[in-house]
Amino acid sequence: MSECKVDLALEAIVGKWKHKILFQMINNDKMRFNELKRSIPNITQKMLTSQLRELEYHDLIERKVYAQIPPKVEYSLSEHGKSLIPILHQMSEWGEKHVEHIDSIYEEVDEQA
Amino acid sequence: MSECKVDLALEAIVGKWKHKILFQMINNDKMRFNELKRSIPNITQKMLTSQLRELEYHDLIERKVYAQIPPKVEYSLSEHGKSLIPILHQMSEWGEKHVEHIDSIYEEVDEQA
DNA sequence: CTGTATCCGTGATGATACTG
DNA sequence: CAGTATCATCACGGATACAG
Repeated sequence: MSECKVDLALEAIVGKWKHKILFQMINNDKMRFNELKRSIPNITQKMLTSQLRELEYHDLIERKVYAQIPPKVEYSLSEHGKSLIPILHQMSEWGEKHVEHIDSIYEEVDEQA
Repeated sequence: MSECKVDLALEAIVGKWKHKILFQMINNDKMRFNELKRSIPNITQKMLTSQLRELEYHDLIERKVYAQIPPKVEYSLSEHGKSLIPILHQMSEWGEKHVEHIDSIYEEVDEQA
């Protein structure tokens, strides 16, 4: 197991927005730009664009442009991108357990008002 | 699968240094502060300290202080931290495949001088 | 609709010096 | 040895305006 390769895996999915984009793509086969934008609260056009470009560069997603007016662009997971799904799932599960664990440590006993 | 939980998992391992620290801990049962510092190139004391504190806060590592002069502090993976190992492994494997895949796409055909 | 371009504030990171 | 404290920097991300 070489530690430096984790950097590369992380690069692919971190960045505050990337995994959110990926999750949308997992749940929806094809998504258009504004559809993605609407589905991800608070993301700006700039961020969505740049993150999509990076995901595309890493061949995690595919970008299909329809030559028409008004423009239409569809994004979808690439085959390579789909290989990330198990990891995303595992991280999601671990994250869930993690919250519970943390909650049980830093008990919120001040819920009653 | 809830997407927001991934945030929490990611929080635990990203940050440019955290996963490197975790990997050191995986490979060495107990590590002292300077030992960690030496094993992670270019990390500053400040960064190492802050990242260790965060890992400790999330109960991924344990910090054992020996009351002696000179000071001695040992860091080790907590039980909860060990539950991250499979994910780190998976990410490492995926990272490896990912590099190969990317290389095959952006072919380096300019290796001959 | 799907972007680019620009400007700007903030937080994360780094360098360095100091401390118990 | 194992940190803290302080200052400087710089990329990241946000807001806004513009464009094909």
